[in-house]
This record gives sequence, structure tokens and C-alpha cells, in this order.
Amino acid sequence: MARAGLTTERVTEAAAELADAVGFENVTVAALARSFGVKEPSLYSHVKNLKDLRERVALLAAGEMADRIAAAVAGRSGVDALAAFANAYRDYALTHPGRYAATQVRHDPAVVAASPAFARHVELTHAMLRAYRLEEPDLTDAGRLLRSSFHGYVTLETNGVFTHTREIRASWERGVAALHFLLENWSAASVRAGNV
Amino acid sequence: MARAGLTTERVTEAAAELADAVGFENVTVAALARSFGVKEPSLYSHVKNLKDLRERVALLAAGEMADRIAAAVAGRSGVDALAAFANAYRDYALTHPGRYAATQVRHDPAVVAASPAFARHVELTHAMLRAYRLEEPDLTDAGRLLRSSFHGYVTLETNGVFTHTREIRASWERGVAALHFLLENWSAASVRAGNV
DNA sequence: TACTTCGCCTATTGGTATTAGGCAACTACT
DNA sequence: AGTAGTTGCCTAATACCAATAGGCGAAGTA
Repeated sequence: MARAGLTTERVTEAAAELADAVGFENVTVAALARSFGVKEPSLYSHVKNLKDLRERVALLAAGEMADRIAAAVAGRSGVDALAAFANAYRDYALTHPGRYAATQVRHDPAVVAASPAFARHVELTHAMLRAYRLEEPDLTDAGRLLRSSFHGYVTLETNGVFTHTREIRASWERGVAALHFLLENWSAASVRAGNV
Repeated sequence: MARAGLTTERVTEAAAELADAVGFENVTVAALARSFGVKEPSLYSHVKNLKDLRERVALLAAGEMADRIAAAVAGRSGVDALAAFANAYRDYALTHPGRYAATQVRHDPAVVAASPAFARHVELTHAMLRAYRLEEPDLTDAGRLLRSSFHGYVTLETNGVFTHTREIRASWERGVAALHFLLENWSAASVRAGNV
């Protein structure tokens, strides 16, 4: 019997392709085996189980996304860097919905914590924020707010929560501009709000 | 054979309980039947299928969440209303992780669009924003940014993405204060950012 | 009490994840 | 080239889950 040339990398890559095509939740060992023209048990030599496969897809996507963001941000600073970061983030999520969904599900915290890809996201965020001259803990706080806003926006957008007739892209651009204003005036914004 | 007294409502409620206990993705017809002490096919008289069940849990959760937020915001305005909204949102998500996860997954857009629960979220957001005297399209843009930030924050928090030693709650409060500042200065923030 | 309705049952089918063990194809060494 | 060992994909089997069809007894109605 001719061999299919499976490797962990090729299986993970195919799973990512499948996720973008049919949705991350529909990535099954059976469907993946079919896409290779191979029987299901054959995949278990390359990935431990379905959970392992999904984690690998998530790490692959996080790494790819970090690459795109890094390329977009390179050579820019301030509002240019912020806009490049934000648009690279959203573009990746919209063009790779299955891979992006993989990064959304809750994985083993140990795997996430040990992953260089996720660490790069934090680093990229902090590098992009450098022009705003924030210091800790402002840097962490602002970074968390930014990533939350980006992540939340594309999630709500792809889940069809934004139903108003107002253009989704126009709202996005306005939101990014607003976040830029917020970062430039972060110290003024630090006055604690009532009984928060 | 004694009857178990199943109804669509009781089944949905039990599924929500189960989701909070074991995670939304682990809510199965089989596990739900076990929790009632009945056989699996018995549930199909009350819910159409698994997808239907999950949508019902999502709508239940969205409604409960809207109730909590409405109660928290009642009688408040401005920064008090914003903080009450934000904290009610986050508290619900953290205390009911399974139900909140149900609202995150992509459901049938027709079901979501026709749901009063999701419409109430938009209304509550707009009501809370009233004190900031925004007009369309600013109202929609600001509302989307707010909901994105809240949703993104609790999602990243529950998924264990925030690993820095900085307190997650402190960052949250700071983020809410920053959003308040942003809303108060929304028109100043409207200057379009470079090549966004 | 007889009849109807309806709730939960048994039986069954098909899909999926996962493990155990076998055989054939590739690799390396003589 | 021939052979030993390794590796890759296979068949077989188990267990769990979703979903449908049809039956039977319990609850409501005359």
C-alpha cells in the first residue's frame, strides 16, 4: 500500500485548512483522515488525540497571526502601528475563521503558557504600545484592553451579533481611532471611575 | 413507569446547569438524560436536537444576563451605569462559564436576530450610553466597542490568556475607567487615525 | 369504565474517538 | 543484492453519542 507521507506538521496544516473550510468545531479525526485518503487510526501515530490536534491548530494559528502582525507593524509606530496591528489582527481572523476559532477555545493552560506564539502576541502588543510611553502597570492594563477589544470585536462580528445597518468596517475604524485617542491620553483616563 | 415531568424549560435549565458544571462543549444529550434519570430518546420530545438544545441554552443565558445587567444599571447613569453594566456583565460570565460560553458559539443567525434577549443587550447598551449624549452613528460605534471590550476581556480572562502577574481585576477596573474617559471625550476621539 | 392522548420506553442505525495488533513498505547494513 | 529492523498505515474491535421508529403503559376525558 502506497504511503501517504503523513507527518505531524502536515496533519496539523491539513486540520487548519479543514477548519477554515468547514468550521473548527467540525474538524474531526474522521474528516481529516478522509481528506488524506487514509484510515482514521493512521493519524494517531502523528497526533495524540483530538484534543492534541486542536491545540496544535491553535498554536499554528497563533504563530501565523503573530507573523502577520509583526510584518504589518514593522517600521511603524504610534497610530500607524496601532492601525496596522488592528487591521492585521482582524484580517487574519476574517480570512481564517477556522484557525482563529481554534485560538478562541479554552485549551490546556499549561500548553498556552508554554507557547512562544502566545508570548509573541504579548510582546508585539507591548512593542506597539511603546510609542505611547506607558509604564507598568499601565502597559499591561492598556495591552489587555486593546487585545480584548480586538478579540471581542472580531468574535462578535463573525458570530453575527452586529446586526445594525451601520457598516461594520466603519465602526471598526472608528473604534481603532478611539483607542488611539485613549492611549494618547491614558494618564488623564486613569482617574478612577466611581464605584468600579 | 413513573414519569419524570420533563418539559422544554426544565430540560433547557438542566442543560444550563450542566454547562456550568462540566463546560458547554461537554453538554451532550446522553449526559443530560442521565442527569434526569431517563433514556436519551425521551429528550427528543422536548427539544428538536442537540443544536436546538444549545440554542435554547444560549437564549436562556442571554436573557438572564440581560436581566442582571438591567437590574444593575437601574437608577444609575454615567460612570455609575457604565461600571454597573460592566461588572454585571463580567460577574455573570465568571459565575456562569458554561452559560456564557453558550452565548459565544455561532448559532443560527435567524434565531439570534429574532431573539428578544439579544435585542435587549443592544437596548441596554444604548440606554447606558444615553448619559454620554452620543448620536448616531456614534452611538452604534461606541456600543460596539464597549460590548467588544467586555466580551473580549472576559473571554481572554476565562481562557487563561492573561498570564502577567498584574491583577486581572485591577486591569479590568482600569479598563472600565478608561472606557468612561473615552465616552466622555468621544467627539475629540473622532479625529480619524492615519491610514486606519 | 372505555377511550384517547401523550410521555417515556426499547430497538436500531450510523457516526465518531480511540486502542491493539498485523503486515507491508521503506531503510540500512553486509 | 539480500536481509534485518523499523516505521507507516492497515484491519479489527470497543465504547460513546445523536437520532429515528414504533410500542406500551400512565394520565386525562367521556
